[in-house]
Amino acid sequence: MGTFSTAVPKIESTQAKTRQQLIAAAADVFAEVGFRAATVRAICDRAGANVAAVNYHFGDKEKLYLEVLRFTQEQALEKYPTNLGLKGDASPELRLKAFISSFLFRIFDDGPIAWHGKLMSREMIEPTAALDALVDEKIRPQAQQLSAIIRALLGPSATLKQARLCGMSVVSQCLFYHHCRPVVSRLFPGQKFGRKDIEDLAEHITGFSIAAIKQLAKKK
Amino acid sequence: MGTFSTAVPKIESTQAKTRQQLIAAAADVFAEVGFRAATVRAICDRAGANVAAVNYHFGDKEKLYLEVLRFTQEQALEKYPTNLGLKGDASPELRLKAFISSFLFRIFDDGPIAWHGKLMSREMIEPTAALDALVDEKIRPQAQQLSAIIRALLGPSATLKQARLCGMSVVSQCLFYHHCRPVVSRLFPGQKFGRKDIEDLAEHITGFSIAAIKQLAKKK
DNA sequence: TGACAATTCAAACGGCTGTTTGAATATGCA
DNA sequence: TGCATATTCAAACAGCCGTTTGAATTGTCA
Repeated sequence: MGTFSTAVPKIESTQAKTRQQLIAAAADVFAEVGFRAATVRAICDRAGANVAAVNYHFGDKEKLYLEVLRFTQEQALEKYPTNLGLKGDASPELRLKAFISSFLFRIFDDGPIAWHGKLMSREMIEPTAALDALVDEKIRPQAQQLSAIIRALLGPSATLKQARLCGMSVVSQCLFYHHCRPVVSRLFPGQKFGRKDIEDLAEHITGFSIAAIKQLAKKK
Repeated sequence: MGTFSTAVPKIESTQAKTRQQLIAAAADVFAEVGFRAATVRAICDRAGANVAAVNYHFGDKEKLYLEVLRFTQEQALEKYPTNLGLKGDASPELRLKAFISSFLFRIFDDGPIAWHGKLMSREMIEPTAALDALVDEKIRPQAQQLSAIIRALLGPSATLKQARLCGMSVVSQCLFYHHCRPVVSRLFPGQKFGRKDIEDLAEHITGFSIAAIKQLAKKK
């Protein structure tokens, strides 16, 4: 049915409403309990739809999951573009601080944006075919951006391998609080993850990393 | 029938044999597919035991899982103690190097020792009730050990919060290569994880961290 | 409006799950 | 050896899972 050619927007009012609600609800549930533990009944309940809705609109549970991954990736890229919104001629120190801050905020964002991070964490444990595309399209550009910042800090005599290692040291510190949150929360019950706490974290990670990198630059 | 028992020592062979085989098989299966996806039938099959064996010997699937976590953690700590056979009066720098090296070796060990790392990764994504006990019994002591090393490096004027943040910066760098291995492998296909590579990694993380910590110590 | 397609719905279907049961068997001790 | 205990076993139970079904409802366009 080639229905949506009738000029006026108004489409998708009832067209794909259930579809959209299913994706949103599924992203929520998948991020919360994982693909396997998520039940289509829970998803449909949260979406206010019938149990059969998932199979009718997506075929099966796994196809819905792929659709959710695409959706959350788009959302995350839209709110936190790889650009970071910083002038290109800023100092490497400032650019590193911006990179770390936006990385943390993206990971700890509330709502739909955070879903993608959680889904990615699960991809780490049990990678699917989707991970290959995700690395090439989204992660590698960020890695190269970070590598450029760090080479600027290390100076011209630094090796590529050294820059790569330092880059991973930076990213690892950001990801840690996200990946290991269950342990961190139990180890230090006082640790929260509000806006101020994340700014403190960004401050520490930036200071820690710049101190280390500059020290390494001297020794070379 | 029990025909082959009449002659030889036969020690406590039948005593806790099934129990032990169940733990070994369960560690295998849990590490492979996770707690939720692991079925007691698969575990019992691999252990050569009856389906009811898990409930008879451990009460239920979750108690078996906790036992497996404890077992694998003990194995890992036994093979790679946090001090790596270091004298108590060694310098903080050497003790940090030992801590980081043993942490990495423990995580990247082949065979049964590596089970624990995989299980812990899954615990992070989907914590079970077992995590509370594990943090208190095994992880917190290690965290305090690391904190002591770092306070020795930071000097007496450092705050507890600062030491805690630095400790997490150290641990995060070690865990990163394990947690994000699927991404690291795709990003840098040349990166392997043999013995030499891990020693290089330990070298970098130790140098990076000590440089950062000493710089922070100066500023305070 | 009336006919036709798209969508929703309650109900049910197999299948797999962890767990229980009660009988059968093996073990340990007098 | 004989008996009490500990362990194993096949079978079944109850419940949840993803998915299917066919009828009821809604929306669309001539």
